[in-house]
Amino acid sequence: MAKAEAVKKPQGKAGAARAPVVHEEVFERLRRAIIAGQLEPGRALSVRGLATQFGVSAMPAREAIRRLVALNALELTPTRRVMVAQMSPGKIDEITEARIALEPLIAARALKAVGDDPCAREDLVTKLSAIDDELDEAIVQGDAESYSRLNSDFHFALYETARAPVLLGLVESLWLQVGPFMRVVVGRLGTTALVDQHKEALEALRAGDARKLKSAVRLDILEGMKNIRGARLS
Amino acid sequence: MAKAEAVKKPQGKAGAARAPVVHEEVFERLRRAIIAGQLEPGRALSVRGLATQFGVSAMPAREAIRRLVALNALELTPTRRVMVAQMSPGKIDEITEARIALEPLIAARALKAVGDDPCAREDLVTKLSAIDDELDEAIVQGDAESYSRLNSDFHFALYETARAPVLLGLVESLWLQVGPFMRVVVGRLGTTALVDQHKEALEALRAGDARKLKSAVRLDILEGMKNIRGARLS
DNA sequence: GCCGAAAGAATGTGATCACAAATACCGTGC
DNA sequence: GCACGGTATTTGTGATCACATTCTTTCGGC
Repeated sequence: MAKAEAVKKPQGKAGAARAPVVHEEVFERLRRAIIAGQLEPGRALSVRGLATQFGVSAMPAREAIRRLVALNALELTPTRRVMVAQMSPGKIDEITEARIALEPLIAARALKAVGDDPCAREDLVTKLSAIDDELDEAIVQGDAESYSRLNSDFHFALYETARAPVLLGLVESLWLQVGPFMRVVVGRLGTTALVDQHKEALEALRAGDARKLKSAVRLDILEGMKNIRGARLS
Repeated sequence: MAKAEAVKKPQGKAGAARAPVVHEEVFERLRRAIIAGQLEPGRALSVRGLATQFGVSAMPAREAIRRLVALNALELTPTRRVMVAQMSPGKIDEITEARIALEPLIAARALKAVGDDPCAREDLVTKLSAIDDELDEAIVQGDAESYSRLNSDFHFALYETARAPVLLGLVESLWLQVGPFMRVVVGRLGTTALVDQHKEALEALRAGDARKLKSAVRLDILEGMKNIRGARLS
């Protein structure tokens, strides 16, 4: 049983607030893996399995799992075993409805957050464009895994600039539920069939047009979720 | 230090699906307490404190706290201590925006869920009316605690009939964040100053008018959140 | 050959201990 | 009187053990 090499560094990366406690490290890595679609729906997880996989003891794995269950990213079987959440037609409808209700809002907030400062807006557009270029590259390469990761990177790079932690938390919970399916769908349909509204969103950002931005986000969601709905659900 | 008297009984109380494991019991009681506003914002919680208070060991308390932190109901200080989430003007705006985006949706889904069956609709109206009557009683009595509890009971009795677990989870997360403040505000303003749109919502339900129902929910949220915004934030 | 029961492994959950960090408390010094 | 410093307590976190339940595998019977 690996002893986990307790990372002690005071962590000078972000602000300064939090040291990377083990169970948060596990949670974050697992969270990213789920949003990026690296874990297929229905995939069974176990406390001890995760613990050995991450080289930690059972406790941090338990806490990470508990958090992800609370966020509806993981599901409990009637016997309390844990798996990556399954999808259902009803859930697709709900998630689509919720995403369309929330993501345009947070996108508009992001625009407003950088609206005062033209320099900040330029920075945001530059960052998003870079991600979108990589995204296009992943599409022509047919790299489904990179596509899933970059697509979420694009959206959350936009959403995070809104500095709206409550809304962001809700949206993250939704992405944690669609992530595994997006990945499965992309794997089946291939990347070439994918269309997104990222170019339109970028244009709206440059123009400072909130209405157009919200519309682009809305369409992007509708198209993405339509693919999920169209795919056969295991 | 109470030794927790390990409850061993196989527990055949509820339906049949899930045995009420200790940590879920703790979570549920804590969750209800927060939504009902029984814990004031900023109130410090500790693993061992909760454990002794509920007569259990530290482990179930830890898991319950972890879940509520994931739902943004509890907050972590920079030193990883736990408290009931604080409010801020920005958070009020976010929560208001999210509630208005989501709760009318789930209310309309509830109406649609009972729409086919006039008998079911009647049952729902009857149940909600009963709660609302108690609510009115609590208002004239000036019973702030009962008011908070019954107000959340009213909304969630409506929302739960929508059978939309994803949306419900999002809304619950939001209520977990407003609960403590609603209670504080009611305690300051008194119950007599309160206005809600429950009567209008019931009328819309009876008439099967989704548009009117959504409008009533929207107004109810706006009025409630306006009170919170108006109150001084400690 | 297939179904079912029994044995073995794996898993979730609760309890408890150890340790470091943070907080609270208290007394001393100025 | 008040600020400072040191001690004692509280607290979060990780680790490990015990136990009941569940899943898996295997073997025997028909």
